[in-house]
Amino acid sequence: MVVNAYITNVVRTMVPMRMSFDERLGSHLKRVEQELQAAKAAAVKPAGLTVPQYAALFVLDEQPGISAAELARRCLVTPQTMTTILRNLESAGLIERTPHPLHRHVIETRPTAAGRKALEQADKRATGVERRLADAFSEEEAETLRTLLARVSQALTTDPILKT
Amino acid sequence: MVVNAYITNVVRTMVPMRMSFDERLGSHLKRVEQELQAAKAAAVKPAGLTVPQYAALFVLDEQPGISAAELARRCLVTPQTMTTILRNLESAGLIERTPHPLHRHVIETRPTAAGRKALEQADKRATGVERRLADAFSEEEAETLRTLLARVSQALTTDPILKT
DNA sequence: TGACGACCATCAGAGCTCTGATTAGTGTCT
DNA sequence: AGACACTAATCAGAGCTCTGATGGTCGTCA
Repeated sequence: MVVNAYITNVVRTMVPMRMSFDERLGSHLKRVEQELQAAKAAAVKPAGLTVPQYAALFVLDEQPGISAAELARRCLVTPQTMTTILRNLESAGLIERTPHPLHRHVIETRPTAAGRKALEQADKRATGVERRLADAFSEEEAETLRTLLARVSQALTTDPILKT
Repeated sequence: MVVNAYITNVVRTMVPMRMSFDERLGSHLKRVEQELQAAKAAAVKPAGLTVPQYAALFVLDEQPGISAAELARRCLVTPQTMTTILRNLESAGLIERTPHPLHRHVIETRPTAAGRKALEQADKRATGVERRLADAFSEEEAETLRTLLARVSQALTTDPILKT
């Protein structure tokens, strides 16, 4: 498939040359992230959780009573998205939400017993995925990968196109 | 925040130790992919496209008349997802779909003139993002990154947890 | 005290993504 | 011809994600 795209590009000399999928670092990143997402989803599913729900519960378990806005920041999603995730967690009885005693516009969220149980169950398998990932690399390789990913991040976030 | 998570884990000796976010290669991968996604979305937005729409148009422009199922495979999404994407592209007048002359159950999809124009406009800026990414790395570094990503992929797809 | 800015929560709407199920055409093998 | 397997397309339903908009609360500062 990659070869086909390449040939197609070379043959069609009348249109401007495009980058092939394989040339694009982004394609590789996307595919791998997609596979990771799928693996994690399969890992946490038996606990009745989705990956975002697992992430939220994970943070909530370490910082119970945190606000939804703060939780959203930690999970790298928007507050609106977190509202959606929390709604589903609450209707599943995995978290409970109560108004903050002092700041009435803040709602404290904490895992229920059922929530902690689901988290524990999911975490065992999710950690398994990460462990397996870590085991596939030497510490040096893992560090290289982290460094290169950080470079990608830096190249992206300093990209002036975002301000265009 | 990472430090806090670490301390929290160490202090709570009564519960099993969890992997911190920073230990998890998956977290780094996810964050970077998210940034990439955001950058690309910003790049193609002026053309009135979303990233999945851009990807679909990109493939369609090189292989006009392709089936939706084939298109889905190339774009790494399910056929159902591609149906959604195509519905939006069609109602925006960027593609047209006609029954295959021989195989009646297959529908041929091709970009319209407006679709090609949008693609061209989006591609210019999307390629800019990729180019900028590529420029941030030497060819050797890029190759290292690609290799390490492939290793991640391999570690994931051979993971027996997916069959558990 | 009152205005303003910062922040929290959430609704509305659009789009992507998945799993699961249905309908239908094609090709093969008995 | 009939049964079976494969593939294409698509509906249904659930969930995540974003942008944009609204309304409420808090703190600060004139």
